[in-house]
Amino acid sequence: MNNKQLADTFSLIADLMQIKGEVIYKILAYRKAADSLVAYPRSVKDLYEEGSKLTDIPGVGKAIGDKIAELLDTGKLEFLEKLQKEVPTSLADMLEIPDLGPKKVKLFWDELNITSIEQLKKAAEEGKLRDLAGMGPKSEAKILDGIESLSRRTGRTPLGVAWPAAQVQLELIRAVKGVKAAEVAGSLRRMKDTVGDIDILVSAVDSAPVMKAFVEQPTVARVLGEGEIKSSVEFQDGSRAQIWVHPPERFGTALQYATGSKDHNVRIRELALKKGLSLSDQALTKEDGTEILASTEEEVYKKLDLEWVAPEMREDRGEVQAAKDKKLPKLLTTKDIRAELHTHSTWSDGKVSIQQMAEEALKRGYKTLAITDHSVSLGIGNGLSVERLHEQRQEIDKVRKKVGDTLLILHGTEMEIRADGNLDFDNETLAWLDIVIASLHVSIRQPREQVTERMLNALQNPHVDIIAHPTNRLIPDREGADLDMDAILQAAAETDTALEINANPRRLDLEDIYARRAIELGIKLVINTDAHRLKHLDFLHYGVATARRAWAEKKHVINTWTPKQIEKWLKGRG
DNA sequence: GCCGTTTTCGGCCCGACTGTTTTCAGTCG
Repeated sequence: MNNKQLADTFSLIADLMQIKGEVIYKILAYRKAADSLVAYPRSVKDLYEEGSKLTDIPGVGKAIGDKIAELLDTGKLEFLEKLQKEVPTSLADMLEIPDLGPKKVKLFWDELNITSIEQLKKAAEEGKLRDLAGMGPKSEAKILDGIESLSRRTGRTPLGVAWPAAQVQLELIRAVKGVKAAEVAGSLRRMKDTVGDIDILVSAVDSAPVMKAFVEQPTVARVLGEGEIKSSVEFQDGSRAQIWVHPPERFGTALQYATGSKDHNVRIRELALKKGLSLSDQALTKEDGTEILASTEEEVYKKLDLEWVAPEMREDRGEVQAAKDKKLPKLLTTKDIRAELHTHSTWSDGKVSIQQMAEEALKRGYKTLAITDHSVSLGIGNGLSVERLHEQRQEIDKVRKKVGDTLLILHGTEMEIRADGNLDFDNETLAWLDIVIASLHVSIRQPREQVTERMLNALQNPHVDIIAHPTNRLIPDREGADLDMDAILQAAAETDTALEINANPRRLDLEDIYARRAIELGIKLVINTDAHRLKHLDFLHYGVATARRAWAEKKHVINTWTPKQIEKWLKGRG
């Protein structure tokens, strides 16, 4: 069992216990443990087999630790099996329906013996739900609506979809008369790779015109709620957004609150309480009831003697302690990036010429550009043979002459790691190239050991400088390869091979948690857009955000180097 | 069930909104 499967097991336990009506804090503990396992950068199975203490994992104590051990030893969990006998597992699926929680699920189960979404739908259509206690015609209709929206929804929205959509919302809201400020909040502001919905915080004295503009947009399919302070909508594409309006003098506390994460806010509030302050979205309130208002987030953190924490770091991964000690890292910014080391041209599957890419790189202020077209075995990407690589060198030399010394153009490759583990080019060719990126595109569903072995083989080659998008995942449709990340990271550290954070928002691979661990292990990171078109260079900020979520500073990222530094590193590597 | 820079016991966030009510329960974030 991997971390995700363990986490899913504990999520299921939490769901079933909640329907059963267990005390809420037990349920919260299981949910917390599940979240923690997903975010844990090491394989818990390996940890256990090494004999390390499972209770070192945040949110895992004796009881849950024992359950993890049982799952890893036997693949089963007696506790869960007993629970499933009491509460049918299919009830947990019903919790997915919006506006339907454990109490209602239990009610339908107790009163009408409903145990599946299909049965629930049938009962609602037949008007059997409306007469139950606390139910009525509207609630019944809402449930049918919810079941329908479940089929429309595709789960979490990829960052690359949500972020541009949010910019449209911000533009609309900021144009409303009386609006002092509007910002995204929630997981989108924290730049998580997927987001549940778009959260927007607005600073305005009068909320009515804002709410009106928000719910009356032509792209809104349904208004899910509309109030004075908060409204939420579902768009035609099934995605959702919600908006809060607060007076300017309370905007700081409100934005801090709405940005989360939940766990980060819990830590912050604990700290506030120790100082005799209760923190809410409204204010910091003293014990005597007087309010301290904050119009900016910086004031909120300052009042608590904390450094302001960048939203990308607010995941309760040690940032609150660091903010207390005034030891937060000085995070990387897009302005620090001066090199793009992974681009494609018309020589393979790119849409622009080398010349065009070079001109665009210069325009964007880059000092170094690597042209790294696909290699021969990636047929679908029109990969280059050794012969075509040599022809390409001639064109690169021409472009070099045209652009002069202002831009260092590196001739490289994005070389395929073949299904059998071999590399596409011989060492002689690799040594001749300026820069070598190796990546997996094919046969990524191989068993963990096999696919890991292929990657390790690439890492061991002294000519391979960078591993691109290590797992080859695509958000939201494709899971990445089942790599043994502990082994990969260790090999990258030993061979001084850089690991790429691919900035394409469908990739964001290396993931933040592994990037953080890579930094701790002294591995160099490189952030590349993998541009196939000029516009793809705009992806950079997504990659930088992912690096910031990994606490990356300028010094950890190769793209911040001067051409001289980059050349020196490459030359030292064979 | 987990956690601890005052705690190994006693906390663990809480308010907005909806739909049901006749002052509140359920859900959500």
